[in-house]
Amino acid sequence: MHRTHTCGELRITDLGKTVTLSGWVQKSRDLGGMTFIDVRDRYGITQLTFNSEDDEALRSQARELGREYVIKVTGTVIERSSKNSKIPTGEIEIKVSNLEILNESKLPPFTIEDETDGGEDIRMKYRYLDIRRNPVKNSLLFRHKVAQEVRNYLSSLDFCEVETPYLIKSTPEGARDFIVPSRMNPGQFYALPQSPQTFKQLLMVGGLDKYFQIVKCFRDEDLRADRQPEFTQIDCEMSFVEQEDILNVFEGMTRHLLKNIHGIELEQFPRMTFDEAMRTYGNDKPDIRFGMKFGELNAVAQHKDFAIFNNAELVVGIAVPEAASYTRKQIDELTDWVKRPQVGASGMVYVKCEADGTFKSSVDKFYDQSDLAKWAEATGAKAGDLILVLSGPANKVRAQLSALRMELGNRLGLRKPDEFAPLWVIDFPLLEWDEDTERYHAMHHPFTSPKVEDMPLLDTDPGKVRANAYDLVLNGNEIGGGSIRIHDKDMQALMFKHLGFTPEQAQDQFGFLMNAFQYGAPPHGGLAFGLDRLVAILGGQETIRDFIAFPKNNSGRDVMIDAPATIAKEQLDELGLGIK
RNA sequence: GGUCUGGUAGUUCAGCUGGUUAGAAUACAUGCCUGUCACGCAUGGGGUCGCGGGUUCGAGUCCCGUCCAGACCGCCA
Repeated sequence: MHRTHTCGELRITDLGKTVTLSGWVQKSRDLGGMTFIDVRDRYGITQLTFNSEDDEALRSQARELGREYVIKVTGTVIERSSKNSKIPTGEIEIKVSNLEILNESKLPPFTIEDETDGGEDIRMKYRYLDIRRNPVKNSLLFRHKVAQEVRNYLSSLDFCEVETPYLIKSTPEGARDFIVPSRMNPGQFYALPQSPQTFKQLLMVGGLDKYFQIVKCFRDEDLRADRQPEFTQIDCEMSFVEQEDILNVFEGMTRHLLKNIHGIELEQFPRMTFDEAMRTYGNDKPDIRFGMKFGELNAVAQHKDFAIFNNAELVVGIAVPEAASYTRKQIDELTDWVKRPQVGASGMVYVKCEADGTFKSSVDKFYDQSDLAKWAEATGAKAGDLILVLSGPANKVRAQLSALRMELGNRLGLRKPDEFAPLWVIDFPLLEWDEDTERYHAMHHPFTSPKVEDMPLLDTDPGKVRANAYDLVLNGNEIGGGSIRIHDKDMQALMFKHLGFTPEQAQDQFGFLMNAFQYGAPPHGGLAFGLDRLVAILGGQETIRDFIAFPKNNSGRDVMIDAPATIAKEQLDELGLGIK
């Protein structure tokens, strides 16, 4: 038997017991006459003692142990003469009578401690050692708990988890596909799913009524701190539902998670239309943990002598709380920040709202005190605040000011990781104009239903058509999104036509779906959560990598197994492939 | 595809306007130490300064190229 107990469970109530523990050597403290060894497993750390007065041979054996050796010890649980209140097992220790080395270990390339000395790169290369550290181990346990609570909640509502295929067909819509060559069908390729979208719709046609799946999805696009080429979705679909039903079920799920994981009872989630989100936050996933709402200033700032504003499509500002005392240097730094190519503003106007009610601005030459008072009113600025104003083409300015708002939110500590502010963003546009291809493409996906009342606009002003589509936003992150789908064959054909598909292309790529719709497809809709991101946010972290056991790096590489890699010529030949 | 930042001991980093033998912390090894738990003290080993080229009497330091890593923009239905 390798162990009678784990390294985390023995307490003062276990005194006198003879126990066997197995685990890794965390640290050894050699005091001359006696040696302490901390032995660690997933569950905790227990201190072992070896005393030269009791057994010199055993104690010398203990002195030989190196970090991360795997050992098995048998001994008696005794009370410590000096206790350690920092760990749960701190009142006891094991007086060892037998020590066995189960496996030696090379010296690890970084320290296996909560505050490791290792950087990101080396930890990823030796991820199996990194996982021994509490922060990573606990993140994986936390992820399991979230996934388990998701399954509990959805199962209790009669959702059925169904696995859908990973080897499917490539489609040109959306992200780039990962491609898998078929040996048995030379010259033909599978694609890995970007999402199980069409399959879950076919499950609805199949009458399954309520489906979910915690499932890997694949997108061959560039990475970010919160984006991996393979990622996990909580994918859900329901039949005979309207948008309201879906919002309720998944608001319930999010509330269930917050309650069972953090003990937080959330209020009913606020809702905001896409248009309102763009106008007041410049962003379709606003972080509403803090204010600094946009104040549009066209009416009060134009038609004066300031040509830059007069010529701008949009003049818009935010009030930075208690920032009127910023020095010229600090404001210049912010100006430089928004002028960086990544943000792209051409300049920034500021107004200091002084404590005495007067205003001091960078455009005093063009605007008097009563003008600036109107700006303060529009941005909600109070005495002591600093108004920052950008101008230019509406879409660009909103994105720029949104970036500035988020940056200031971070700098001012307004984005508290233990505070959770969910928000439904609804009424997304159905279509989005794509400059490159010079056609409309689906903002969500081509199976999203338009709002009935907007249908007449499809021919006259397609960009104005709203969809039955919604996102769930948490703390400025899109954690879920979905829609009521099209379930009518003719409507689906019409949608493909508007997206620039010929009937033949539509039939070739999505014929299976439209065929299915001919056999009594129920009205249906659903949504998908990004599990990695959801877990990271619930865990109060920015990066999703610590919540993924074996993540890829910035360039899509797994540095541990060194993938991707070249393959043998024989493999290429067998697949009928050549490398250019 | 682009912008920015970085690459120096096992690891994390410092190294100024170019100038003696490239440092610190930590880890590791050895010795001492009987109540430590970030143990302590002493001693010691450890470097292709990412790689290639250039400027220079002289390059970790400056220039060019390249590779790698990270953040971001584009992209991500």
